Amino acid sequence: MSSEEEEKIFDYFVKSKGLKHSDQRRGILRTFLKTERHVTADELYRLVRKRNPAIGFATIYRTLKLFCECGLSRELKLENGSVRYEHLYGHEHHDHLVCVKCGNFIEVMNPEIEKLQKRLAKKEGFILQEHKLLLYGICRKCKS
Amino acid sequence: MSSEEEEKIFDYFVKSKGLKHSDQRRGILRTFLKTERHVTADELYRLVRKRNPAIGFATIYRTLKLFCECGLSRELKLENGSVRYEHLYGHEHHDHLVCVKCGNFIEVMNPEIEKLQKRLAKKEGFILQEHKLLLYGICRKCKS
DNA sequence: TTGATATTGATAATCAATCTCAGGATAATA
DNA sequence: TATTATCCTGAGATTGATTATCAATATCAA
Repeated sequence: MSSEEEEKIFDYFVKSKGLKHSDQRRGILRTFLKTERHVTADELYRLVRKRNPAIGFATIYRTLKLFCECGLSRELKLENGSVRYEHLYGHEHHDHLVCVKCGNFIEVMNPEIEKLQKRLAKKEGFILQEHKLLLYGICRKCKS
Repeated sequence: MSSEEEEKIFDYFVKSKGLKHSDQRRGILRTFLKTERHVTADELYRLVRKRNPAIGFATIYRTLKLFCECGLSRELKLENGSVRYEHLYGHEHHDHLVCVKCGNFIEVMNPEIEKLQKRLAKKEGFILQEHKLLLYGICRKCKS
């Protein structure tokens, strides 16, 4: 349950960019780190508001953007249009299995697929920068 | 250059759903079929307007949705937030290589990757319904 | 403590996409 | 062909998520 590492990363990022700390940012970071789920901006907003009812919506967005910039988080854009923020630190690269019924995620990883993707890109003369693989289906729980 | 097949599909779909034909729908379909590119709703709107300046924006959206419902087209949501419509009829399943510089697409397909995806989903107890793979990079032209 | 600068919350603005609605078009039927 | 129930249309309003703006406030190095 140590989020020290992440806080250090954010700390360093803020300083190196000439930004400043604030209670709001600390609060948002803490709440974000405590939540293991992939949250939407709105969900995080509601969570943070429990502790700090004065928080503004824009601040959530601004701060989430900072998290993405410093590598603590990443936007996950889903087919239904919603955007969720996932934790990146301490999580190796992975893809996602998304249940179309309950909306839950499973993080998956297959080096073989990664390798084939690189080969595919190379064959077409592309310099591959990143990729996005989403597998949609019905999860174990929902199918029973 | 025969789009008869597609027009028949749309015809059948319209009838089976108890919908009606209209000049607007015919015009939009023809323009859509003529364009081999992956268009945005806005691009299609401008194209259709050349022939029918009275066309409304909502009609484009409504009709594109119909194309998707009847299997003639599919929405492609990109990382930058834009949505493009690609042709489906006569195109087998494929994934996309997207150039981050010029925005061009290449359609790619690798049965091996597909197989591994299915295996991956199965291992997690998922019934795989569909997937989405986007490979972002710099294309041959743009890197030189 | 100061002062330059970043941050904040409230609100307005933006943007693509969708909804509404009154008038027009379509097509099955008589 | 006329009738008529229903669908379709364009214009403009609306939505919902995200950003931009701005005056007041907080931060922090000196």
